Amino acid sequence: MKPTIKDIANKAGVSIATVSYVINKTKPISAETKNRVQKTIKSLNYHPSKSARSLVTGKTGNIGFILTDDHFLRTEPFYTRIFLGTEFEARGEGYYILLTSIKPDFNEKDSLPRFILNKSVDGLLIAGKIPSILISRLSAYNIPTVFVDFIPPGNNYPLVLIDNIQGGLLATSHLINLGHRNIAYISGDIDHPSLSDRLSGYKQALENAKIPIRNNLIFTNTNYPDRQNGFYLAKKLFTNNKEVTSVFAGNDAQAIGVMHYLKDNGYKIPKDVSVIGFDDIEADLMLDPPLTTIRVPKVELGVEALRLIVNLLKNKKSIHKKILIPVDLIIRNSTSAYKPR
Amino acid sequence: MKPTIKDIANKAGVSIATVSYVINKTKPISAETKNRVQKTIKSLNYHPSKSARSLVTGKTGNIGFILTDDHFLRTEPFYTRIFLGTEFEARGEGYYILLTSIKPDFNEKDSLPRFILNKSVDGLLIAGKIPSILISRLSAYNIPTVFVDFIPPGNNYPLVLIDNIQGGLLATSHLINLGHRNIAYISGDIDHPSLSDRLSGYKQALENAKIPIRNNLIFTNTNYPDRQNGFYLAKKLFTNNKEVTSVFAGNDAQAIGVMHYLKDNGYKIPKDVSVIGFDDIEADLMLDPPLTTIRVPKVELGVEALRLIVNLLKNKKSIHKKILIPVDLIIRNSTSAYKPR
DNA sequence: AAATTTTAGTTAAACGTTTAACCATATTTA
DNA sequence: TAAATATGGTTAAACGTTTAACTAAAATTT
Repeated sequence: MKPTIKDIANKAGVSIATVSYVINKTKPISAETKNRVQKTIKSLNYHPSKSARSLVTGKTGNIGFILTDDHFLRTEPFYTRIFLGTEFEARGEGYYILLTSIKPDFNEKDSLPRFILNKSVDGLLIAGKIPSILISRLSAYNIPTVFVDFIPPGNNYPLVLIDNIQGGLLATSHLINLGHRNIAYISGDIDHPSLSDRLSGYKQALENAKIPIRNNLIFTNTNYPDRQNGFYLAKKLFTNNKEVTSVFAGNDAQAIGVMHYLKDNGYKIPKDVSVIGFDDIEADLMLDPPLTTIRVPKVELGVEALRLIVNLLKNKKSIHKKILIPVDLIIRNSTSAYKPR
Repeated sequence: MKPTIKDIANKAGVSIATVSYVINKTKPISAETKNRVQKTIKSLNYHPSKSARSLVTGKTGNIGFILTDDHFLRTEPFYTRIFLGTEFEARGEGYYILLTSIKPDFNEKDSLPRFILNKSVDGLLIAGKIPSILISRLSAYNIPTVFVDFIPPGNNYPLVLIDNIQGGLLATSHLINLGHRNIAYISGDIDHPSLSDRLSGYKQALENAKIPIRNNLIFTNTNYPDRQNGFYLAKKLFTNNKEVTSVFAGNDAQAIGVMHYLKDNGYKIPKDVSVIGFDDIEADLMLDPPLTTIRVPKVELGVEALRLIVNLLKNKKSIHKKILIPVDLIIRNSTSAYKPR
């Protein structure tokens, strides 16, 4: 039978309280007995019962992870990686992650994730854009919550975000350093904070380098930021601006679209036009040429989110913290030094 | 404060035992009191404490889900979908899924998933190919286990599998029905039961149609079954066999490689050569022409797996069951009727 | 040396359920 | 009509922890 704390206490010749204190380091115990107890625990392969523990402490030891179906099922395993980061970190902290997905069109009538209703989680991680109706319905439950890669309306929650501005800066500066001056920014979904922040980084880099910002080199719309939109925006860009020598696309998918357009129209990459993306998706390495981009450390995003929520749970204080995860420039072959044509 | 069973009992004017019996339907209670209790539960928004329940029943209400990192992070969300199926079904059954991934090279020294060590799961779902060392180490714990999309060595576990033979049969018959006679099968990783089963289906279809099986139309190796290998095998196939009019590839990735080869070499698809794949991955629809393939109902795989494990847990009997999930033929534009060249 | 504090431990209650054993009362059977 | 059996409920123990309150012995302070 599974050993209980009682078995340990008996075998070690102490009370069960002492065993508990040893396990939880919650009271000073003499080195001698501590050792004896620990040996006994090892020898019987004892693991405390989680349910007994939760029952008395009122803590479940679980953290809920919510994201929308479509985010979870995306071809590019972005949120999957974030989840992996949280799961990994949770192992060390002794928490379990309860993952559930909701419909992207979650509404009034849909029932909340059952771990909310059951009170089976101590805290909540919410990844990616989710319907605000969910957020408002959730708020009634007063569960400590951390948002990952999404700024909820009202913005009074702790957050873990990608440093998109820094990324935009990094990407654009890379092109500037290569000697480019006619640098375009293209992106759809420009209402999304991530994409508009990247644009801010772009502008900042130009300012830093004292290169005038030219609005005719900035092509944005609110379309879904995929390859197709990249292609579409590249077309608009290049039919009006022959002089452009480099393009910073709001994300890799659109960068691929841009490359597609350029190839179709006889431009050589990077000889004629340099292209840089953002995200570092898996497809990048398959491209010809491989795409220079900004790497987003997804696993780390998850790790940080878990640390933050655990911190929140331990210190009870509703730290109103905002963690920005730095990104890296990954130089591959789609960018090269400017050469006059 | 969170209401307890006691609050319900008090408010409804019965004992806590009665409340418990009503909730669990484990003893006959008069319609009248039953109603009163249920009303009270609703009105106080009462949910039984999971930990208290586990403590006394010895059941955790959790099911572990194990897969390797690389499977979880695959670009094609195959296992992610399976997981979603289990999670979805688990909601209905009142179980929680604890997902954890292990390294593909899991070995003696790696520690087992902590939900095993902690005994925090009642049952186990294992998806995809995993190291046999894990299986043997797991067996010591005697946890009811169901394997999904993988036949463990020894094969004495309940399984939920894709009906690959039927799929192979379906794919090949489709080509036969279109009038093709020179039908090739190509695939890497031929040691993998899924891929070899598909080959069996292929052969069976030919036999059924009384078309001789010709080994020079079957090109297999043990390479990783990706696009590149599809391209490679197509090259070998077509340099030796000009008369081939249709190709059944062991999976969609390789089918894409085949299409790539054909296009590069001036074959028109499907006019000159019909191509059919297997899996129905997301990329298929993006192709030109869209790929005819065999759809694998991934979510359903997960649903069935969960049902099976729950059954196992309820009936205690180690049902040695093997569930085959049927697949569907999805006809798109990469296959067409045979026309003599 | 007496009084106080510290240290290292024990005792026992509490957490919120399930469930075996029990007990009335009403119903059926002999 | 008395005895046996259903019916619908109650009581209380048990599950395995944590932790407040307590105690005895040792160390420190006065």
